[in-house]
Amino acid sequence: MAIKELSHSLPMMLYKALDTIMPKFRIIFKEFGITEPQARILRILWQYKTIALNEVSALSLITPPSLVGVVDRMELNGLVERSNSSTDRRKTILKLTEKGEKLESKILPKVERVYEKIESSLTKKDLDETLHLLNKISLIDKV
Amino acid sequence: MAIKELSHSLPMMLYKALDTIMPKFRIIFKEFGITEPQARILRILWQYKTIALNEVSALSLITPPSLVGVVDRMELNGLVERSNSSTDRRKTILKLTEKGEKLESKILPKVERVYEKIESSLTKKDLDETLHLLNKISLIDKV
DNA sequence: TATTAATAGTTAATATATTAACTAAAGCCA
DNA sequence: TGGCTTTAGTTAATATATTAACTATTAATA
Repeated sequence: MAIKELSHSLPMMLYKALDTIMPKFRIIFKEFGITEPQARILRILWQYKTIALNEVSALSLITPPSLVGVVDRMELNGLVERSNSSTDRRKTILKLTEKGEKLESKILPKVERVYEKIESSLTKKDLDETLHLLNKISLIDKV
Repeated sequence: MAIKELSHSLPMMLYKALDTIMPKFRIIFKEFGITEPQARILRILWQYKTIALNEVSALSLITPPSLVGVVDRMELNGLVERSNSSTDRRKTILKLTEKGEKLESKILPKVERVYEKIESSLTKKDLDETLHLLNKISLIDKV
C-alpha cells in the first residue's frame, strides 16, 4: 500500500514544505538583489571566509554545473572573487569581497526573524523532530 | 539562537532529503523519456483522467508559467492533449492520450518499489511522523 | 615511471523555476 | 448596463537544475 495519493507522498510533502517557507526568505534576498542559491553561497562564505569551490558545492547542495553560473553572476555583482589554489592547480578558491561581507549584518537579522516566526508556528520540539527525521532520510543510500 | 549552521537549517535539510530520494525516482522517469515535473502531471492525470489546467497547477505545485512549458513538451511528446472548457472559456482542459495512459502500468510499479525501499529504510512510524510534521509546516501562513 | 583512475572545474543542450506584465473572460455590484 | 476585480492562461526575461561530455590535474598503482 506504499503509494498514497501523489499529494500525500513524501516528495510532494517535501516540496510543499519548501513552497511554504522559502518565499519568506526569498522576499528578503530580493531586497538585496540576490537569489536564494546566491544567499546559500554567501552564508557559507560568511562562515568560512575563504573556501574551495568544490567544498562550496558540497555544502550548498548546488551541483558544479549550476555553481559555475551562480558564482559567475555573484562575481559580476561584486560579491565574491575567484582565485587559484596554490597547492592544487585544479582547484578554485572562492572568497568574499567587502561588498559580500557587508551584506551579512543586513541580511542575517532578517533571516533570523523568519526562522523565529517558523519556530513559533511549530514548537521547538516539532522543529527538532522534523530536522531529526529529515536527517534520517538524507542518510538513506543515495541512488 | 534560531540560526543554526546553514547545513542544519530547515531549508537545507529539506533540500538534502529531496536530493537523497528524488534521484531514485528520476532514474525511473528517464527510462521512459520523461522528467520529474512531467511525471507529477501524469500521476495527476492517471487519477483524474481529465482535469483543468489550473487544478493541475495546484495539485502538482507547478506554477502556471512553468506549467505552460511542461505541458507543451508533454503535448509534443504525445502524452497529453489540451482542449477548451465548454463552460468557462478561460479554462484549458488537460487529458491523457493513449500513450500517456499506457505509461501508468509501466511506471507505477517501479515507483512503488522505490517507495517500499524508502519505507524499509525508515520504519513506517518515522515516515508517518515525517509526513505529519511536513504537513504542519505546510500549514504555516504562506509569505 | 608509465598507466590508469579519480577529482575539479567547465561547457553545452535542454528543461524548469521565478517574477512581472499582459490578454481574455468571468464574476460582482453600484 | 458599465466599471472594477478576480481568475486562467500565457509570454518574456533571467536564473537554476540536470545530464553528458571534455580538459587539466592529481593520485594511485602495477
